Amino acid sequence: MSNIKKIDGTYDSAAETQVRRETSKDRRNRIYKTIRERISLLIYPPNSVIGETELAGEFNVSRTPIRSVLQRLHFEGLVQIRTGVGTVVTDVDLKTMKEVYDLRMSLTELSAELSPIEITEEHILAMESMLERAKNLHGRRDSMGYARLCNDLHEVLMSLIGSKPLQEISDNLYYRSARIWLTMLPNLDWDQIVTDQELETSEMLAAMRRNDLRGMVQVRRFYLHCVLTRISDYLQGNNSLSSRDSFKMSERRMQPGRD
Amino acid sequence: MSNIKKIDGTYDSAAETQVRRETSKDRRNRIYKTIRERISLLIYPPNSVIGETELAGEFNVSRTPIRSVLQRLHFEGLVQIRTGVGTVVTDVDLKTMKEVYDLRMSLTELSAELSPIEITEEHILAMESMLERAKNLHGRRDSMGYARLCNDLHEVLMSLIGSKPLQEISDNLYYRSARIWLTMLPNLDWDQIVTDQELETSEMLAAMRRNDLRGMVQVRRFYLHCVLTRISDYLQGNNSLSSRDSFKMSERRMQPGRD
DNA sequence: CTATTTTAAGTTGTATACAAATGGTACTTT
DNA sequence: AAAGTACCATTTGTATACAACTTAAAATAG
Repeated sequence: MSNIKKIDGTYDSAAETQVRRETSKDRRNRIYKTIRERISLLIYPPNSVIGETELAGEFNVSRTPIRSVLQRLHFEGLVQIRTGVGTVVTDVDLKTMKEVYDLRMSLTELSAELSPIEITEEHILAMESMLERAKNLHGRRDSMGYARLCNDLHEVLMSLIGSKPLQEISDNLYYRSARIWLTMLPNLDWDQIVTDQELETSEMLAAMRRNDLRGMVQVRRFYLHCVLTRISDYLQGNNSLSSRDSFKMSERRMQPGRD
Repeated sequence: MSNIKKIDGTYDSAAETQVRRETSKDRRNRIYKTIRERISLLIYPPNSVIGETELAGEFNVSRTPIRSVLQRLHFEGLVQIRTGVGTVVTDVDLKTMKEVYDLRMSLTELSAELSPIEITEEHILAMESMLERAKNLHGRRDSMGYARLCNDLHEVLMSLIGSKPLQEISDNLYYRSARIWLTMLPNLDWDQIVTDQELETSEMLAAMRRNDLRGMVQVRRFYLHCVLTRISDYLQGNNSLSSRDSFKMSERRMQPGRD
């Protein structure tokens, strides 16, 4: 028997938990997060089919654990499993999208009230990294970089939610709706979006530095409102006169200046 | 080929959708609701194991669809699947329970604001039925009857939530937490609980009759608050002096009278 | 040529045999 | 006697063959 990995849970060497063989549960979770990230980054765009056999081949497992993962994604509203057709990534209609964003706005405010978490230096450091990444997004249109930034920002904000049920719900709603925003990105003004993102992050950072959790969620709420407004404006404009320069969102400047 | 059931979806006779053979999806949904109800009624109490093979035998299917259902229940936080042990019904700790109830209280208020639904005569009729059932619960201690009433009341209130995402979340949180309240029932004053239920239903009915959705959710919110208070009081009392008569909740009378 | 039916390929859903893991029990060793 | 160890029954996890379903193309009847 080898001395580096043992089956019964005891370990001889000092490398304890790191060499532990991956559990079935861990493996499924890893596959789940991988596929969910691909959906959120539009690697699997809405209405695309992703097929169990294909995934099983890629992850070197049978269809069984893949099915488990896809069913979870189905319960969370990210895919739709159609018998005889395949597993297609969901495309959210405007009505549902508005409902989700309204809900997210309310839940964001709640997260500052229900068992809040104290802001630590690590949170601030993480947010500073976000701000840096936002600044670097100017110029070349990098949708995936923007998407990754949104995901990571979401993760930081999630870590500030003390209520675990609320945390799960917020996570679910984010992945359910955020990627639809990304699909509209190519039709919008890139530099303006990046500037907004930079401003939001900056204001959020300022709120964090004065330990103002409520201020943080207010910034977030306003940001969600902006996204929702832009989507509505874009869809209306696209249907009637398809003007592209009317999304200036000048109300944006009415935010209280930071620092 | 028979003229009563055809494969391609077209039907010759007048009996159209009723004779359609149960889909795999429908069957799984039926099994899901059955098991979920059993959990909510404490037929499967917390910490009990329910075993895939046993269920497969009962529903005359293989373990595969049963596993699908159990995994859904796992994602919803109702069961915990342990390899080599079995599928055990979750037991919620006090902290999580408080978080869920706080969240439910906030979401209840939200449901009156986010795309509300108009109250119809059917809703009122359903609620009158609830009131009747609540009155009939006096006397003999019928925990399961009470539990069924709670479930049905929840279903009516769910139908008044216009936002579908909010509806799903409310449903999830209800089944996640409500059954824990039932486990504490045997230690509490039965007649008082039934009286409270009757009062709540009655006040809710009054609010419905004056088409006051906000009033409805206020009543519901207060009811959730009462349950939460009782649980806290009971647990504290049980730990310190185990007095059983201090749960009078006289603030209950401070509610605005109906009619 | 058109409309209908048949066929075929590809997909998800199910059943089942086997692998892996857990927990208890009997046994062995110190 | 106590601690450890090997074993075994039971359970969930996986792989795989097959069934059911969907879609579109091809064959066929009009």
